[in-house]
Amino acid sequence: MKTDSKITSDLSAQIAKEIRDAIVDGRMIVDERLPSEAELASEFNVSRPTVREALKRLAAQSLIRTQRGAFGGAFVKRLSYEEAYGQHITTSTLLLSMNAVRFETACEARYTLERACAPMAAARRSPDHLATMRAEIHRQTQPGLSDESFCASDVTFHRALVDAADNPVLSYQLAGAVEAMQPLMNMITFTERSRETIVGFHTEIADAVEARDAEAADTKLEALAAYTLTLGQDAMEKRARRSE
Amino acid sequence: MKTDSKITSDLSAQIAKEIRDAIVDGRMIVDERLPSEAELASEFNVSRPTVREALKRLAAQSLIRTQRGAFGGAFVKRLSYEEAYGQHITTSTLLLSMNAVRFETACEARYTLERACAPMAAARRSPDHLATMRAEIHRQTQPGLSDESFCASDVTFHRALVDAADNPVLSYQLAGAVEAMQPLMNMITFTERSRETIVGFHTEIADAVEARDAEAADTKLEALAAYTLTLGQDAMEKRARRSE
DNA sequence: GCGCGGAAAATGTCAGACAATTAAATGTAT
DNA sequence: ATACATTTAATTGTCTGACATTTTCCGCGC
Repeated sequence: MKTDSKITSDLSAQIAKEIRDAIVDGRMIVDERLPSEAELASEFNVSRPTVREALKRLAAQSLIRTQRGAFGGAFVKRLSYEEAYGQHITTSTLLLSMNAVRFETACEARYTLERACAPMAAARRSPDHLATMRAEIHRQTQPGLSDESFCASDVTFHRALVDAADNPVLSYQLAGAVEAMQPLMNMITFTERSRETIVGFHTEIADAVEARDAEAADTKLEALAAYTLTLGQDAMEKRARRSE
Repeated sequence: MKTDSKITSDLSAQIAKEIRDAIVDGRMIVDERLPSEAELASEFNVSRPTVREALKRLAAQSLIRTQRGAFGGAFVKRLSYEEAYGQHITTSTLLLSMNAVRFETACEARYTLERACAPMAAARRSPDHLATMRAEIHRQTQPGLSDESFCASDVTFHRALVDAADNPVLSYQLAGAVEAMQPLMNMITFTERSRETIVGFHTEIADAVEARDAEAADTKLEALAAYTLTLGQDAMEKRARRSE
């Protein structure tokens, strides 16, 4: 008997849910092999295509990986930081772009979290992270740089700052906040003057981190946050005026 | 011609990627209808089951929703905060449980981020959030409460604190950090004494937030973080000794 | 004008087949 | 006996065609 929760259809979703639950609450462990598609099909009393749809759902969430051939099959996959980053960033970006989130809200969230990392980054920064930050600052001074490239470099700079805090869980959580801002930032038209100002802030932040000066790092980040906010508000205002 | 990137197979993954890209970078907008499965099949030169596998992948990421019947089909879905929360929490939980993240690392990340919210929560808290916090504190004093329920209540308390900052983006980002800690927290056995201490901290935090005292809220959270850390370390030590 | 029923379009599901891939088992030559 | 080549079996990947189900629309009769 199998009078499951959901009254109506979408068998593949139900099957995916059952397997997902088994993985999430530890009844299946990493690298454990799932039954073959044929076995799952008879186990759940559905056809193989339906089972496959369920497995693809799980694969899309990086919960399983599949291997062809004899002794192949579907295996519970160890979720790597890289993949988790990727999913988190995709979700965050979509969330912001699809829900008309105000620039101020996103900006506040991002800098609030980033400032929380600054003291730890100042305390623990490695030469490597510092070098990345300096390299990105240098790139940001190149004259021919497109707005998109400038923003990408900006993201890399801030990622390096967060990574300098040397806590992978923190890096993962902040990846979404920092990266998801990029599309919003791209909407701001950077004048030569504002780029110069931003690079100035970046330099001050890097200096503070290099000097292991937690307080200065926080102060400079706060200043950058305030400046970014004014930039964004100006851009929004101009856009609003144009579209009237 | 279609000599796409990936040399080898998994057509459904390629197709899913193409559609996902179209959605993520705005070539398809919310509520826009995708071609029917049959049309997609002929467009990509694959069979309908393959197209369906691709669509299920996208559905698993909440990128599309499907509707049966005439004029039904697959539509680009507006990613809601609730669904984004859910995905974020699932991913975060798995990331921690599958990668042997040290308790200290997760704990540090969580409280670092949460403390960043405290000042904002103190400034903006609504009576509603305050009431939730008080209610959970009360629940935590109930004698018969199981460890799991205590932890769940703990999560709800902290979520209310974060939500009090009144920034949905911030709430979303922190959902992962706070909720994903629960399984780790469940591993700590709470004695009656430590529950009492935790409830004490919670009360102090709620008091500080009620008084709109940002500094006190931060201080109390810091103290709770330190206490949680020692609890966790004790538990880990005991476990290590037992398994020797 | 209003309800009712069928047509049409779409997804959901199934069954069976074949192709492709991979590791183990088997066979063969040195 | 060992190393190498070949077969074999298991499993996923893909295709074809069919039927079931759901939903909207349109026309028909009243």
